[in-house]
Amino acid sequence: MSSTYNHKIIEETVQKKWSKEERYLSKVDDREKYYCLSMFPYPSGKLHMGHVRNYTIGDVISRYKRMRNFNVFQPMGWDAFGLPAENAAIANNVNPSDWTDQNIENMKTQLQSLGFSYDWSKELRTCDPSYYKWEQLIFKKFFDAGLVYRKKSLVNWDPVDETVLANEQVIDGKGWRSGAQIEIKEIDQWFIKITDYADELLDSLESLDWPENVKLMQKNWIGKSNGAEIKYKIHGSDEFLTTFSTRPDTIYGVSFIAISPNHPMAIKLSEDDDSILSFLEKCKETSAAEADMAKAEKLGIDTNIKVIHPLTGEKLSVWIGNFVLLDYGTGVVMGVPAHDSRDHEFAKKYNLEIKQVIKSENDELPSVEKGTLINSDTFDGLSSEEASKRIITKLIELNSGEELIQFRLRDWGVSRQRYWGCPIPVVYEDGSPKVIDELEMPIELPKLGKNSQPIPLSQNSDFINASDNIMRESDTFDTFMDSSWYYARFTSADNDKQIFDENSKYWLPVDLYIGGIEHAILHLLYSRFFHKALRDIGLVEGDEPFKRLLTQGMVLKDGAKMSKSKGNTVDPQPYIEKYGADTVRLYMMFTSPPEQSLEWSESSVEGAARFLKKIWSLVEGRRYINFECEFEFEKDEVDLRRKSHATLKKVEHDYEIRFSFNTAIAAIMELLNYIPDNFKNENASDAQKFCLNEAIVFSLKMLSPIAPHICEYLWEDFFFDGDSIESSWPEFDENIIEADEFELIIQVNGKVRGKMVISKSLEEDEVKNLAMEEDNVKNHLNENTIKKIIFIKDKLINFVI
RNA sequence: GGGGAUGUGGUGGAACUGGUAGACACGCUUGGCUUAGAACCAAGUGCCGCAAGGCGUGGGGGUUCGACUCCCUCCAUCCCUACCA
Repeated sequence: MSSTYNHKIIEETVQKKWSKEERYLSKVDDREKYYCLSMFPYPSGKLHMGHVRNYTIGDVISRYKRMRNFNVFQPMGWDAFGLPAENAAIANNVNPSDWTDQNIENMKTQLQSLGFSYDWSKELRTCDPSYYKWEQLIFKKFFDAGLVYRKKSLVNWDPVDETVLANEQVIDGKGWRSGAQIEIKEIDQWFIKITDYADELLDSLESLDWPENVKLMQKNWIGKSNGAEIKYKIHGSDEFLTTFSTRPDTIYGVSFIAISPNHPMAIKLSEDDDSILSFLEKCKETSAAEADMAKAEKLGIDTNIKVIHPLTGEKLSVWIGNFVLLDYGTGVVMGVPAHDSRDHEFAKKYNLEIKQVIKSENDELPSVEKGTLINSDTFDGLSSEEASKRIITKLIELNSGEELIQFRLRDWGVSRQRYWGCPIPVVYEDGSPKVIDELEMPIELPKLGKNSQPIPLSQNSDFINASDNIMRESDTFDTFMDSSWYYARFTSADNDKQIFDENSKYWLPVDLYIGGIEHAILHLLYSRFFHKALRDIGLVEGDEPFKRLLTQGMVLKDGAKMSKSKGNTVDPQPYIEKYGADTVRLYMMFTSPPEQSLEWSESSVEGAARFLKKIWSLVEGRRYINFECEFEFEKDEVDLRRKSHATLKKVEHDYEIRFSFNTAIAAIMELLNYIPDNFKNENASDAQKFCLNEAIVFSLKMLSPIAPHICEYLWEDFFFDGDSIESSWPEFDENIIEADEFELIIQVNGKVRGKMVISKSLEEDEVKNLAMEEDNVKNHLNENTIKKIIFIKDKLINFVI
């Protein structure tokens, strides 16, 4: 009598076996390697369904690759520094370090219960000094390579809490805790010259096997544009205001010049002018986030300064505009209201001239399209492209400008004024900064007492006062620094002598990187930059860290990204307990393709559980029979074999090429539904049993990357003294898949009017005659003249009447 | 504001290269089993219509013998926007 499917016993048994065998520890050997990495989590407390989805995808591919005889490396670790630990510490009176440790422990238990085949011997956490000492060393090497500098830059300042706020902590211009109106403040910070690599970051995108949309986002983010620097002489002075524009062809449409509120000239003017001063104060009230600035109403103030247009000699007013960014271009823009929508909005508001100088198909202003020049003196009639070239030439002659390539990408500000982060390894000796020696690393984060709240390092006098005239840097690193090189450290995580040892040469680069689409730009761009910079200082090989990328869509709840900070997470634990890890994994993979975003719903978890029960009751108690003889197969046997082999081919393609696990599962379900009931009987013929054997072997193997516990458990019993289920992937036979008949679709005027199963060997004429005789088709043809026949071999015939 | 995506039955989704729209599931309906329920099994299930047939992939337009798929346009939703990770 067969037993019922008990996920608890099965999963426990199988997981114990894995850990006893140390099955997923990876060692360098002579097989082809496959480094499969899923983005490590921030230890926020518990896993949520977004994590389950991400890590199941990674595990399915790892297990599949292992069956294809790849040497697979799949590590896991913790992105453990960050703001939420500080917030939790303040809210619950716990130490950020204890809170983080506790969360890691919980989440690790959850990951293990899901049966992910990680090599835990390489586990790392970014908050360990043993990890971040190497990060401090990298910073030093970057500094020595000239990639690090200090610069003033803007932060959100909460005047009540007297802290710097993250953009996320500013809600409608107010501090989230204090509710105070935030202000933009300028402070000294550390920067890394990612812009030195702008061209390479752009060019080598081409070599990557990444989704096109991600490459496009990175390309647009880097934003290389050809344009011109144009100098406007200040009236009554020998000085110039230099603007950057990508559209020099619109220069005759300039009706004003606008400078950023943070431009030195604006700040200087505010010293003697109260109305300008109060305008600048007002500009400080919008948060530093780009989205907030762009959405804010365009505001400006006339400085009463005039500049001279280099080509027309016209006097133009200089305004201060809140929409001008100091960090992009020169912090000064030429206002062309007819051909730029921001300039247009601004000009409308302040009644500035709107002069059309480009004629394009769409004449409605503002029109940002390129076209033909009008109202542009001798340049009239030229195309935008040609005019841009000639105008630049003219400006060069007049010594009023030059051609310039500009990037949107800005240097990376890595300073954070917080506690729970990696200390920046710098000391100030009599005020001047110096990166500390490697031998003194790591500079450890000072420990806090048991329930004590985090205080920014700047307020920790024991920490900052290193000695009489030596002060420590109080900023910590942006946590993106921590996550920019962990993929490489994993390969050597158990080596405390070397940052990257011999193993790193074998395992790198990452063959497949899997993570949320929300990381498409920042994290992935910073990591790519790190890899190139590490290459140039001789620490890694190759140009790119991640060969292939799979970006999974967001798991949404109530229409928003599932995350701890939004408080809309769904904990997988109750589902794991009730249905088991295999069901949860199967459900997550079945419910939608990985790249698509997914609104959480538990509506068909039951269906996944039911399917596992079904395969259990088919296989449990049955034994593989090794037939020696050859068979003459009957039709239904041939059909089942064709289905088995065709399914295997499809699933292979779905795992390997498409990453389309939902369709792979559907195909396996179809195969099981396809098995005729009489094949499962005791008194089935040997040939039938042979075909059933094949279907079962294929199904268990195909399903095992997704539901590894039940498949391995069933396999051990079914195949008793044979190989492990992981030892191989079966092979399909194209000859068995090939059929000699197909279903012909018969259309009249593009509408399906009939179907018939016919032999593939028929000629077009024979097919046509057969098709025309089909009853319903005959009706629709109804003695009309056939004007045209479209014939697609082995598929369709369409009569046009 | 800018950049990137998505939109198909009551629900999740399938249709891979312009060629059968709705595979596979969930749910629901009916029947079987059962004292009853759960579980399980069988049949049905896009919409309108008694039927013949017609309509149907966010809305509108176009290309084509043929459009979920290509083009134009509009709408809605989600992600990123440099200090959430």
